[in-house]
Amino acid sequence: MDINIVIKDSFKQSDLLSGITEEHYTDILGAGNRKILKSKSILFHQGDPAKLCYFLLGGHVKLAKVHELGKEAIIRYIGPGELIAVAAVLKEKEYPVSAETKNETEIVTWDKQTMLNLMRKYPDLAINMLCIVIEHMDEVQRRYLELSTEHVELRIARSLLRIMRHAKYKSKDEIRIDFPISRQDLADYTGTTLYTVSRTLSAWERRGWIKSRREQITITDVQAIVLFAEHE
Amino acid sequence: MDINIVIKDSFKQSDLLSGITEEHYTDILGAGNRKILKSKSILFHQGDPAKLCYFLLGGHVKLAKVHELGKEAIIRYIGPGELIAVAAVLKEKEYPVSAETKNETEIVTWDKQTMLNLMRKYPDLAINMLCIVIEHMDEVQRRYLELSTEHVELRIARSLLRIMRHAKYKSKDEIRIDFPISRQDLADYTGTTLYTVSRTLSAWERRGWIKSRREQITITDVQAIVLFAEHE
DNA sequence: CGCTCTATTGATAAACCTCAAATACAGTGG
DNA sequence: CCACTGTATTTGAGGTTTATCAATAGAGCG
Repeated sequence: MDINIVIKDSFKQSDLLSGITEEHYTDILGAGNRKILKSKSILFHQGDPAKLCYFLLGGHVKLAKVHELGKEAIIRYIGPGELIAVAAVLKEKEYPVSAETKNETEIVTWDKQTMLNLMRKYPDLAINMLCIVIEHMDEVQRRYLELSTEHVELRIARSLLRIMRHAKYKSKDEIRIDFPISRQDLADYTGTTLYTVSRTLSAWERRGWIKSRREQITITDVQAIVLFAEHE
Repeated sequence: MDINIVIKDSFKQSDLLSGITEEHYTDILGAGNRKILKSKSILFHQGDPAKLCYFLLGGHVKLAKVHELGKEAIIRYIGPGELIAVAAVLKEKEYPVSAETKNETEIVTWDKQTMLNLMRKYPDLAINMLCIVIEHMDEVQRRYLELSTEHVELRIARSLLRIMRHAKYKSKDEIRIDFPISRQDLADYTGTTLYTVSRTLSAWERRGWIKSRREQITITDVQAIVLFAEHE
């Protein structure tokens, strides 16, 4: 069962099922619907009534909070083994953000009732979920602090490292970000404009810190960027 | 029992105990330690190992994430009926933020074990907590978006309204913020400098939107500020 | 090979921060 | 009750960062 190995790894990575036995994986996942989505599919729009929550088996999803026409802030990139929108579903609220795939993406979905049943059957689920939400909370807060105190270049560096940590494809010394990401994406993630991102990345490319193609970024000198991010 | 009325109201306000009967209030609060703290007391520093979580009976607390020397971002102001730091305590992590009283403040504290016992005894506690955390998550995300897309004046307006909603003392048409708040505080909350806040508030005072004394702000024309915040 | 979308780069402008100095305010102790 | 001291606040001038606008180049796709 190839899939189950993936699943198990995903779960472990996400801490969602820590403390839950292996045989229950199948039960939990089996209770949901499995689907495959193409790149640039919309899982849900900000403001839609929250019906389903999503678990990623593979691929990447962009979670963004949208403002007036065009402007948006990317809250987080979601990778395999991560769960989206439990919160909203349980509270029967509207989705507070929009979610869009960046890749071909395989997902499992549950509706509220199923999720509640699962949580009752496996009580650790709720506690684990709480922990995950808290982890995310901490990250958003940290980013909030950075956004309000640090200059753009530094923020771009940190953003790159953060995204890298979530979605890296490592080979030799290079680390490639594992899904298509445009200048605009990075700008929305960092809280700046695509122009500034472009200028900054160009400079870094000249220094040999990164390589970039259209919608693709490869970090060639992590050390340099980390130093830059830490020291100044 | 005067205190119990306060407690009950606080809990209701916070949604922490929705679905839990009145007689349990006393049990839950009784399991913790009650204390009264003076203004400017530190509940905990960012980075300290999280030992206790706190529930406010009265007063106000500033939750801030601190950066290098002096710079900080205020995450939230906490009022009566709100809970702080459950997350960190349960996960046995370090506090991700600092907490400082702005007022004389009455609190109840629990340690991890007690909190866990309470959660096992009253299972709705965990779910309610999840909901509260989620609520906060949503607010931080919204503020993150604002910080990355909106200009300072607008952000100051929104900040004022947001703080007002949490800590208002209403009389006739005026609304006074219920605890001492400096320009620097508002700047840290908004992600700007005290100078810019000062200039902005001065302008608004000239227009008759607010009145201000040292560390005190009174909103005299809510309507105007709401319009300003919504329209542009 | 044209069409569309993304990225680059320069010039300009605006928003906002920084620094400096003056003023107001509250509490303290004589 | 008043001078004194330590903060908080105001305001101006100048500078920096970063956004905006505009124009061009490049990449991928049919």
